[in-house]
Amino acid sequence: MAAKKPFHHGDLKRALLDATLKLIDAETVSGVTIRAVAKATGVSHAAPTKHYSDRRQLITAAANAVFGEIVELTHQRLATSEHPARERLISMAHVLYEYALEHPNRYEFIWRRDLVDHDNPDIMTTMNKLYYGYDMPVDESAMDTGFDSDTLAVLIWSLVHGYVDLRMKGMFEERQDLKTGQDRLPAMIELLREAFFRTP
Amino acid sequence: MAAKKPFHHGDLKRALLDATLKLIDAETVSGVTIRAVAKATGVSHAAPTKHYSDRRQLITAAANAVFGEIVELTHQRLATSEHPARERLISMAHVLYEYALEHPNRYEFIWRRDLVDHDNPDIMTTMNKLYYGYDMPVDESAMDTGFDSDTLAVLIWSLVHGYVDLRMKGMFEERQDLKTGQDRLPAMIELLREAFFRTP
DNA sequence: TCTACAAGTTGACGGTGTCAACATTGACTA
DNA sequence: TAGTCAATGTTGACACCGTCAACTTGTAGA
Repeated sequence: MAAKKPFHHGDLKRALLDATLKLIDAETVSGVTIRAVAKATGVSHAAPTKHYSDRRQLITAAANAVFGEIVELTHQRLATSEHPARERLISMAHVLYEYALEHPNRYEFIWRRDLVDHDNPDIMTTMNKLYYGYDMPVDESAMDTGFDSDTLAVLIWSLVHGYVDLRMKGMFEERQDLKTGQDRLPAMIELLREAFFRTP
Repeated sequence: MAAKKPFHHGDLKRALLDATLKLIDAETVSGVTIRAVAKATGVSHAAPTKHYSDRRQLITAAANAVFGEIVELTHQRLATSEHPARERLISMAHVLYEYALEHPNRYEFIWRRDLVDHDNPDIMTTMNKLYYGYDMPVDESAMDTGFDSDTLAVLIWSLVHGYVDLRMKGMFEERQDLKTGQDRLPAMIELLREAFFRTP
């Protein structure tokens, strides 16, 4: 049984998702065509429509998987003792940064509004898990300056995302004077830490 | 002469560019198809290829126009005396932020690596004009903390871009606790100003 | 065992970017 | 002034794409 080519695949939905992520890694999200995914999975060109109504739904599922990975990494990092809970924001910044550098194509496409439905229920629950690590990130007592902690959270999130985004787009490589210190995020985070957090 | 439909358009290249920008404003960059631009300009479906070899080249030209607008606005703002030169970074942050809010579709597509060739010579010279306003932005004497001024420049640029990008993607609207203070950038910039710049 | 439904296949449709072949025009040259 | 030729525009074709309808195959449950 299940010899060579069973008519039914078994777990085609999952296989399509894997093929999608593989395509994204290999040639960015623009390489993700329904027909290419179908061919990579060894299935007819319209088969994916039985599991994902849309190209957008397929890519949204892939984005959900990526966000899930990031949530997982975040929880792992927050569990270690070397990263005190009162500096959760700092920890999350590093996780995001390292993930983006390691999987640039993935980090890029998950923010694409036209390809990813961020209102999708699955996406929203995954995002909530991520936000949950953000929800009590800055213990008020850990702040020197008395600035609004929500503002500080948005600041750090924006900073990390912005730096990663611009860096992946090569915006900092073209300038002579910025060419040297390639990896600027740690310095920036340290700068913020000294400005807004007590030294332990 | 030049009665109704002269065979030659006159300045088709410019007309195509205008139509492209209009389409971007109206329905995001995904609405920019070569054939749609051609139709909007009243010309045959393949005419644009005589002026822009590629869809990418066409959209790159549009991006160059947008960057040019931003450069212009930046120079205007820096020329006014109410924004002291030693706070150039702050001024640029506001320009970028206001432009992004006013023309969200434009701000979004100019960063799309797959659609815009950032290595294009025109783009690079335009970007250099923008960077030039960045080149001596932070007078060392204006800094309190003695942090590396390049790092500070990258920090502010990243912060603004990241905040605008995430905000346009609706990432801050979904959280109950962040819903109130919609316009957070001024507060963040003020926060940085107080942390890193002398009060005048 | 029969039957209904889920899971794949096939073929078709309109829309897309791009190319080659052709038509028109205007500017330069003789 | 006549002639030519490159730039500019048109037409038609091709492969690829997403999507849908109609069909086939397998399977689970009454």
